[in-house]
Amino acid sequence: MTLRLRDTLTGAVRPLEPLEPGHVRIYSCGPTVYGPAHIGNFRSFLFADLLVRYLRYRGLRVTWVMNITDVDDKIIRGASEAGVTIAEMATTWLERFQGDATALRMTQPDVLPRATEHIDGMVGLIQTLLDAGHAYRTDDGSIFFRIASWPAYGRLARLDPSQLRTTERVEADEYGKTDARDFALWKGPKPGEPSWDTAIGAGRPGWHIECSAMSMAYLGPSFDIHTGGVDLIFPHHEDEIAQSEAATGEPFVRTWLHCAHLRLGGAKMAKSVGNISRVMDLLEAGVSARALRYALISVHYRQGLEYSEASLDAATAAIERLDALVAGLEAYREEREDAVDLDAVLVAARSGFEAALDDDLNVSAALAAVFAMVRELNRRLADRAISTGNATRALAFLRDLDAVLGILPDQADNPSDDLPAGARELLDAREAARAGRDWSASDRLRDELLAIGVAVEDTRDGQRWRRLEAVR
RNA sequence: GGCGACGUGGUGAAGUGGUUCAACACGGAGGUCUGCAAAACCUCUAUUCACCGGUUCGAAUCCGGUCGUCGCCUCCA
Repeated sequence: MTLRLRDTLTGAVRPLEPLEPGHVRIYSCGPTVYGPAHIGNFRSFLFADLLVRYLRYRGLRVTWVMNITDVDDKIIRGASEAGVTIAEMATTWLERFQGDATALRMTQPDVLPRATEHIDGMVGLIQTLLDAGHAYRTDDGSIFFRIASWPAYGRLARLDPSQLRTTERVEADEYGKTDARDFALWKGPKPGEPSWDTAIGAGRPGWHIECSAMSMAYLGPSFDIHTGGVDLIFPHHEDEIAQSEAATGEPFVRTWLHCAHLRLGGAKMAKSVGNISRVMDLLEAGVSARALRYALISVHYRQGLEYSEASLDAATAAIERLDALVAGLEAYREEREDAVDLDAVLVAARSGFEAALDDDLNVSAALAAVFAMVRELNRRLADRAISTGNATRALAFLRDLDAVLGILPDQADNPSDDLPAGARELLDAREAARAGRDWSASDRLRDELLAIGVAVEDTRDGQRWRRLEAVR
């Protein structure tokens, strides 16, 4: 079985067959660094992360490129208001983005190219389009793509170009075009705006062309997978296809993957709606990063996802269930023969997990396979029906699957490093109190530990602790 | 107005013609274990899949209609 993915362009679910066998090239539309990304943005980044992690888990080589849009209207306006250069503004928010990404355990893309470092590539593409008659200049030095020259325009979004509404904003914004639906490849210079002097004249790049230029620079004229949120289908990705294929004459992307929106209060999470929630704000409010990651990835990527306190609470509880098992497996000691049938449990879990993810990344079904195994392992721990070696292997197996999910607690070399200040002393005191059967002292110390976020549980292997991933 | 997605229990959510088809998680009730807890385990928590009609031996699953929700139609992940 191989991974089958649903391509937005054709609507078909097809097996992934990389252009270069064994090597998958992926481009993801990344953040525009003019402010902090919200968790809706991160849903789409984490969906790409899950894809990349799964492909690597499956033994494929992956080259993952995620662009950084560091020049656009919002950045120019924001930098101007803050009295800094666009490069300074972009760097500030890029660092914030990377901090958020790290907190949410997003895999670091192999390349994070910045638009302003690829002006040459964009100019080259635009020149080619001009030479081929797919693009034209207007009086202000701008260059537009001529949609009428590209009959396939509208296929990705299933839009009929002749039906596109021409809004007032479009007409006002794009004055000078021969057709209101044409889109900007290059914007002529304006006072107060950054401008590059290039072979096609002075000015700055349009938004869409950067993704064509940067994907080609790192992945070639044709590559395997392009991801983004559904809101990028039109016009962004439609425009990318038109300008890329018109310039190279080759098919641009083999498989388009689009992630459905994250909703809050019933509406798409968007800055313009005002219903956004930011990663760092949530983390500072005490939300567990792992629970947030779980909440964002645990629903199929093409399914709309409503974010709420309740969804976060449920995610936190699920995470703690996993944590309790990990703590249980780590602490478990039983000198006995290995249980030979444990392998069957692990094999079943792996095959269920892989079959689910192979089916267009059905993560809900994959998690069901994991939790079925969790219950079985808990049962065997409770019955003391496996050996210490079995427990060690089961834990290693869980961590193997977690290479895809990224939701298990970190593997500390010395678990005590993870304890809050003073907790070690409280744990030692409690152990001593229990040895002396001083239950009131034992209970008091347990409460004190709980208050600093450490849950203590008594087992026949002695007292065992784990950090709580509580909300607030 | 055009195009598209979706509607499954208290909640989130798998399942897209029949062999457990109603997973899994959260929540709730009862029980076991425990010095007490916690965690864990066990039992229960949708004879039913928005509604109506149709196809079929058989439908949550296919077809038609109705209602509802959400998204896209040049800021957008």
